[in-house]
Amino acid sequence: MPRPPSYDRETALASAVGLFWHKGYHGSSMKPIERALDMRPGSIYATFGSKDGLFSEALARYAHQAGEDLACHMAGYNNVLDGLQAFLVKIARSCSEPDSSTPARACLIVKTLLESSNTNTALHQEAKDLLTAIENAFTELLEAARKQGELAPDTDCRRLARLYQSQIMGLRSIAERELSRTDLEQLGQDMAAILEPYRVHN
Amino acid sequence: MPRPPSYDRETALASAVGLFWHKGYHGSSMKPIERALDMRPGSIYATFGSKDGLFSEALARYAHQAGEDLACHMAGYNNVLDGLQAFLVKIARSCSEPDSSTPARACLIVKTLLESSNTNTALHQEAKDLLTAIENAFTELLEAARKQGELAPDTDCRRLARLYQSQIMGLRSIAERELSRTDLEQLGQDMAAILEPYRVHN
DNA sequence: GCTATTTTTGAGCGAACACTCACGTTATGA
DNA sequence: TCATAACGTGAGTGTTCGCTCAAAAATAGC
Repeated sequence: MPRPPSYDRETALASAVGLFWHKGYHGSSMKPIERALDMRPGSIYATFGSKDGLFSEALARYAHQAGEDLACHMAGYNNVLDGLQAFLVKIARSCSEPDSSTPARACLIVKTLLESSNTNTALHQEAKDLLTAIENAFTELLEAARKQGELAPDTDCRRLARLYQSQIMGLRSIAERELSRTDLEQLGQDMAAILEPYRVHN
Repeated sequence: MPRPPSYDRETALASAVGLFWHKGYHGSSMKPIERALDMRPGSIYATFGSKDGLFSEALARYAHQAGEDLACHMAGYNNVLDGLQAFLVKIARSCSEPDSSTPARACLIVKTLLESSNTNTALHQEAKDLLTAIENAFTELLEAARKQGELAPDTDCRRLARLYQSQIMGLRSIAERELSRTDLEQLGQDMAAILEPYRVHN
């Protein structure tokens, strides 16, 4: 008997991700949010509770998507290290110039981590947790690589995962300097080469 | 015959750096700024023009200090690569837990770069310019290293400088995850090791 | 068509924002 | 000592912030 909602929650969240990624947390006020989601304040607050609630869900959605992108990419590689190296180069390419599906070069989680530190504890904690989950994903990938003999048996996979994660963070952050496509791709290759000394050659 | 200012411009700027570094641009409203500088709005606007003007000068001051810190550190090393490697480890230590002189782990310029992109063109440009200047400083150091035979004659020093700069950006950004002192120091060492393959051994 | 239930709407809320300015204060040169 | 000119002050400006809620609109069962 009730009236069904006219908007799609997932569609709205996807639009929110786009806006927040482009403009950041403080840079996105409710007025542009209303426009991006095509929802009036009442509906937004009934659905997401608050601006923070909306941002939190958008951030989680972004991270989930990033995880799927990684899994999708790695599915194309038998060799884990090859896949991780190619992933860096792919990132370098994708963030060399942003488009509608990639509204900013830097990672939204990192942008949030830096913007919310010492100002918004809950958001900062969420960003930290999401990055920890991503570190875990890299760690598991590297442990699989170790078991397959791509890495030395005594390799500290978590430690290497952190080194790898900080490469992505650095790459996508420095991309905000708007370097040329060539410079960024070279940097991606140089970062990929960092993994080379860890590799066990048969 | 006029009345001399009662506050010290440099002292005020140093306080502004501390606040902006800790809380970021949007996280620092005029009320806390007044408290940090111990100045009333009229004096602040007479001296710095606007919040953006104050931030801009604070950012420049921060970058200048960073340049001096680098020069001071490198003065203790005859070997450039040794110095650059030690610099990474030193950064890892210094940003493992912030204090009053280091109110945030991440770099203020990077925080500004990410926070101002697509929202504040002037600030974004300033952050970009300052990072370019720092890249230039690293490039010059590496070119000196090449001339002294620490690096191969065909080394692309600017490219290596960008790789190095992105290490610092990644290290200080990931530090906002509040990893343990040990984890951060290990990461600093792993990043330092990246320079090793570029080194020419005599 | 009518009723019950839910959703959508947008004018408008108090608070916080960056910022101004008329006025009181203070040091200096005469 | 007094006149002068710059400085310091903080109440107050208009604007924008995140957010609310009473009323209008819309669906589904009867």
